[in-house]
Amino acid sequence: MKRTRMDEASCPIARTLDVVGDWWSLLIVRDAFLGKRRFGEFQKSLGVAKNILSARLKTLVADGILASVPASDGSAFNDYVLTPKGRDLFPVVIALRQWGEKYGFSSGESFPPLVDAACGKPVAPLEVRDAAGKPLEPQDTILLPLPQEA
Amino acid sequence: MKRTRMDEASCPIARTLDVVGDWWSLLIVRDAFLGKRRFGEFQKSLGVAKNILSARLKTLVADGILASVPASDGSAFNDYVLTPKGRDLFPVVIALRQWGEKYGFSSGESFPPLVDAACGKPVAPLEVRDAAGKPLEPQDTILLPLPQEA
DNA sequence: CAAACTGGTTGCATTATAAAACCAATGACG
DNA sequence: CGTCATTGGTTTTATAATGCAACCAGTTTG
Repeated sequence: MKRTRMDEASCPIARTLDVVGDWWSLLIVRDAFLGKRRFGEFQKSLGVAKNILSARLKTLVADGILASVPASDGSAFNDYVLTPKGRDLFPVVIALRQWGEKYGFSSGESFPPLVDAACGKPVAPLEVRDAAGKPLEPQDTILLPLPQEA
Repeated sequence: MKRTRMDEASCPIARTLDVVGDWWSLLIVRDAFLGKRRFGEFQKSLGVAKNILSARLKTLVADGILASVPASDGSAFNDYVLTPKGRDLFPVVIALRQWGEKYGFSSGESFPPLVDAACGKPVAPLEVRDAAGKPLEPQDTILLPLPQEA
């Protein structure tokens, strides 16, 4: 009945999804990468119900992905800013973006491109690589059995 | 009341999450990367309710991420295998995995490592790079306004 | 000091999820 | 060739999450 938790799973993917696998968390993180920091900014950008946003911000803060800090404009409200742990979601967000760019739009549509601020060129497609830097395909990788500590 | 759809969003991230942003889809995709293909294999591995799995497999097939093909063992049932579109989720899955490896486990715990099948070494951490291959931090990137086609 | 704005919380309707029971079609077995 | 177990689901029912709107308190604005 209640949502299945995956915080005990042995799989790192499951543990990540347990934290940010809902419909809104990664969009909030995306907005935070884009510089949004106020409750109202997130709410307007996402169009999410305020109670949902409130709950999500609470869990993101509790999980150490966002930090609640005094507003930068001197007002009495809070800013929600990414922690280092939150900023480490950057590759996740970029991977989702690039897949969406490739498959989420019909040929007539376009989308705002994400570019290198310095040179203005688009970000390169993410590649999974081995320790030596050689690109890896899915079938080039295997999951080893869990090392037993004993 | 019904779930907010994001398939009309201008943001590629939102469109991706609209397709695979639920609790189970990316775990099914993960299992598919690991070679699982039968309904029962997914069900046992994930511990998900069968009706939910059934619904998710249907949408993943409808979205072109999985394909339903006759079972490879000659039985009358279906195999669910990744399409090229599904295989392109590899960086997404790896990004989620690496974040979970870094933040999802306490120091006493361990997890099965994903390694290069050829050399046995762990997969390298994903890096966002610019067109020239230089690593980019979040603050090094900007989102340009949507190009207007007119 | 009144009005409006920001940042929420509360209550209720609806939807999605979960668990279990049920069922049809194979396949295995005597 | 008839019985039984397995696989792959669907149906049913209960509960949790979501979405919306109304409400409210503290702040800022006039």
